[in-house]
Amino acid sequence: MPPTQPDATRARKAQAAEIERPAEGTLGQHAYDCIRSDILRGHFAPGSPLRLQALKDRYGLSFSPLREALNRLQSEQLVSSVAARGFRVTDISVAEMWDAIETRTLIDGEGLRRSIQRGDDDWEAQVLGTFHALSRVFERAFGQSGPIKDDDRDLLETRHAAYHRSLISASGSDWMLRFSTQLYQQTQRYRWPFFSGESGDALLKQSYLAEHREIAEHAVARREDEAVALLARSLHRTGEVIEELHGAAKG
Amino acid sequence: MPPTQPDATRARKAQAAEIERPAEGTLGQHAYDCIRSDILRGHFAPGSPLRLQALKDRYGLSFSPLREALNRLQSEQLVSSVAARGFRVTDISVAEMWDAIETRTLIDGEGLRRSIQRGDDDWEAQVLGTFHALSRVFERAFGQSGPIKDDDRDLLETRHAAYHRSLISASGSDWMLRFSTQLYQQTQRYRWPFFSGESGDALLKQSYLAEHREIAEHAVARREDEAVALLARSLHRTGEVIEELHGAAKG
DNA sequence: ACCGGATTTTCTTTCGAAAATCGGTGTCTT
DNA sequence: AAGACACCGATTTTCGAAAGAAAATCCGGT
Repeated sequence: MPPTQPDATRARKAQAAEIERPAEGTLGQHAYDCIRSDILRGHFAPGSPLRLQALKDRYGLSFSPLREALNRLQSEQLVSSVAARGFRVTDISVAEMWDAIETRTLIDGEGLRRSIQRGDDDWEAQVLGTFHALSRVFERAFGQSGPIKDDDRDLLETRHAAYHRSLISASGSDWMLRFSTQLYQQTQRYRWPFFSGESGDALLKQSYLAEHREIAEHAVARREDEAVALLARSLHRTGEVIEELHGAAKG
Repeated sequence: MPPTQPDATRARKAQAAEIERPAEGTLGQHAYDCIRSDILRGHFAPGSPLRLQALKDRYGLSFSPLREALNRLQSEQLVSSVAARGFRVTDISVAEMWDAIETRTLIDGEGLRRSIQRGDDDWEAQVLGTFHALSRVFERAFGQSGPIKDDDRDLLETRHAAYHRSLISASGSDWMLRFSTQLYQQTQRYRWPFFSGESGDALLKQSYLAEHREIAEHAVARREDEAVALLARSLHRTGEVIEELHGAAKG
């Protein structure tokens, strides 16, 4: 995509005032990206209120673009709002997680099936390519001991998302892609502590990567049922791991 | 739900100024409801731009609540926006319609399956009840000759939505319900001219009602496969009718 | 001490106007 | 005459402050 070479004014302002990077089209879009990212990576905890003043201070924006962003996020179930009491980060719960995971199993399963039926060379290349990229950052992130680095974690999440998207990218259905993305986003909130774990259970992480490889290989080999079944199992296992972690953290 | 006995101020204002009915929580919510309704029933044609000034005049609101509503509707794919050129009603196309219908077939199919497995007496009662209500207004609306009355059309649409929602209401999945609603909304935009037709093809409409009855009966009798297959066929047939009408209207 | 009810405080929500942007139009240069 | 550039009008986008609610606090009466 073109760089969208936007506005000289904002560039000037950024130089003059702060070195933030409002490289998007509108401030509203910028606010949307920032808040969304901060929610997904847990900077704003689930259930915590999103005070306008606090957001204004944090991002250096005015009410209007913030409100704009919050309303869009509300329709995506990342924030919820009550009458005249403002916005808060949508809560999470084990039941909600399972709902999201099972629904995603349905959508991604069908999406993968269709991709396998309709995907061309480019699709195969994309699946294998995104898996390769994922595995590389996976090794780098968990290969070394100690806590995972923030940059690695971001990249890991980005490539994990890209991989899963590629699996269903040839399905031909925009709605499925959209829903899948939304559900992925939702489960990402639960998965985050998993990725940030102390790499204690590297074994499990290893099998996680192996699963992803198998899915990719079945997919490009057009083994529909195997790929779909394996994807479903993988998603389900993720749910179980999360449930365990949550139980350990809260119980 | 409680009446949400809101604000004396707005009531005062309504008395003093105009007899509009802002009976919702916030003006933003009111704007959302109004615009959404106007889009769904075709007052704003697909693809047409939504100028803020025009909306302001039409609803007597200020920019902020309108913008709020438009942003939410954007996340629901009812309106789309370009950089700094404002909002417009999301376009429709035959391909998009089929995508929406097929995706809904997937979601509603699984939702119905689960409802049949898990639904209790209340669910059965709801399915039969909403169908009965639908059939009544159906007869009233199409029984008489001439064009359908606006009130009847609204009620028909409301009850049709309630019927379809009841089918999957016992699925236990909020995400499926949410997605189904969103897709239903989408297809409603295509279906509208169908319902407003001159009742020329009453025969087809009759079979449409019969299909719905059969689905309800199979559902409460817990005949899973039959109910799901029939629902899928019904959705598909709707698509074909719409495609035909669109071809006739535009081709 | 303790419970209603008014008041202050802290938010959100809404407004109206200012700032910025886009598309088009006319003019000037090559 | 063709292309580029700068202005103009119409719209969107953003701002800061006023207006409106909910929560918190404070006060007199029992």
